[in-house]
Amino acid sequence: MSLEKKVRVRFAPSPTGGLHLGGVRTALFNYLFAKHHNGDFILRIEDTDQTRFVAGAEAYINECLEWCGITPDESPEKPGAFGPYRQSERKPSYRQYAEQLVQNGHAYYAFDTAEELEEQRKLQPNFRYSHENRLNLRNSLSLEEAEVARLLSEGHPHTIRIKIPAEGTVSFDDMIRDRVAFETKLIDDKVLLKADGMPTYHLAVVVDDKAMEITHVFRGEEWLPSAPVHILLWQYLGWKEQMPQWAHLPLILKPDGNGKLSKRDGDRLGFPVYAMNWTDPATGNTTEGFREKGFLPEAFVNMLAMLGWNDGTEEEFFTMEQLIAKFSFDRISKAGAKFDFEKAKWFNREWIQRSPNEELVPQIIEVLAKKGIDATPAKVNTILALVKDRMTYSADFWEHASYFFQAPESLDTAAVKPKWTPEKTVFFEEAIALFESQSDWTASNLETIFKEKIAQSGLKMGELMLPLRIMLVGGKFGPDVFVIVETLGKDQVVTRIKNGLKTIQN
RNA sequence: GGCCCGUUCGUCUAGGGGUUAGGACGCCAGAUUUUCAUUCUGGAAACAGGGGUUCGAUUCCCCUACGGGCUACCA
Repeated sequence: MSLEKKVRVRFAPSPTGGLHLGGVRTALFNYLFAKHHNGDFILRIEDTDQTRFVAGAEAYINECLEWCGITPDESPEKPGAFGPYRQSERKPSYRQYAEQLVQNGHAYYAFDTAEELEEQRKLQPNFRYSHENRLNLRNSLSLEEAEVARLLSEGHPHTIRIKIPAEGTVSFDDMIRDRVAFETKLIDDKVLLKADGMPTYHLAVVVDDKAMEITHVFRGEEWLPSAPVHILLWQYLGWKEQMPQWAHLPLILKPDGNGKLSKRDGDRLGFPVYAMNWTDPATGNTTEGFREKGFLPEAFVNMLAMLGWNDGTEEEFFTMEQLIAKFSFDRISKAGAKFDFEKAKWFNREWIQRSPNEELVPQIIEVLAKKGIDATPAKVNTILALVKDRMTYSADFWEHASYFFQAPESLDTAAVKPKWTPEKTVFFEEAIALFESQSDWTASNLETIFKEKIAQSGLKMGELMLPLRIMLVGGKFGPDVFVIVETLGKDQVVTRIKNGLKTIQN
């Protein structure tokens, strides 16, 4: 595809809390599109409303994107020609454009208070601040010119609203859903500038996208109904030629029931919704993130990309580089996707299996450190090779391999105790001596000599292999028992059999 | 309520006027593994409904139903 000008896209999250799946996916699609076209991806912070701004959320967003490998070309930390990237820092310019619209007759001052509008909504079931009502309300269209001037000079609180035409249609070509049309008579006169002087999203996004020379806007489908307002604004401001192309992404839905996926669904269903742990400074509550759950960033990004996009083949595994190379917005599906945590887990499992051990070892060492265990990379590498195929998360390592680092705290004796006999005690006492005498401590030799001993004893193999396993690992699980014997080493094996014998005979 | 968007196995999806409607997750069964997993093989499982158009519709059009979003001085 050829584009006449350089692609420049932005991700504009509002720093009001954790970054959830939908947000990361929007960022990802913006990023993939930009990089596919060798364009710029910028991060614009949507701190419009001071009352909703949450401390630390901006740094959190940056960290999430960094973890995912979605790196902005320019950011608040490295402002370029198009900065600043925080909406709050651009505040002075918004009023000017709003006033300009009033001058041109595309907007007007509105003096109605929130209470008055509330009253109207009670009176009229389908109240809309639009062409059918605006002459009955208190604004610069309905009031005498002198009265408007007085209210303004006396500093009465007022908003600036866009004047949507009573007739006509606004239509545009969405990159994902083709032609979309709206009748202007059904659109509200949206507030552009609030009484506190701050712009609403509608004004801010248009002014900033123009200033930042944004060429393509990828955002969630929830923005589709306000697209006509934005398009009108681009027109009224005289920037029609520079208007970006629009793409409204399908939403990520709750796995059960109905509606958009929300943080509460994660709590309720027991899976993360945020990219990383998010601690709400107001309540102190922490919500677990995909990163802390043990997801690999590659798996997280891969999973997100496949939720609503595919490359047209049956391949499901993609690195970021491959996604960039293959990304195309016309392969984005139109319908919302229910989030399936089982599939997300499977992606992570597969990514763990496909990742070379060296890349996993540092993470595993961290996991062990939290358990107070100091392990060498070489040892972790050896053990990882044994348990890797049963891991879904990097944090799973402890669950599957703790017995390599410390003797099991308890033994599942129920499986062997009922059928225990004095002959078995004798057998294991002799086995201890046998193990102690071995100089060739390899799984294959150990297996040979142990099985020979079983044959000599006249006991059944199945009745001795399971007890050995349980004495070593604590239960009926784990890789090949002789590989465990070899890895554990002679001292540990002898000690554990001795202790096991005691426990079983109690 | 109004407006907008959407609808292929339970879920994510491929496909697209004539196909045994394909794959993946999950589920079930069998094989392998003297443990548990893994792995392998197999299986059940879908075109929302009704009208058109057409020789032929899951595919194109219309209607209905259902789902979702928006309808704030929130984004």
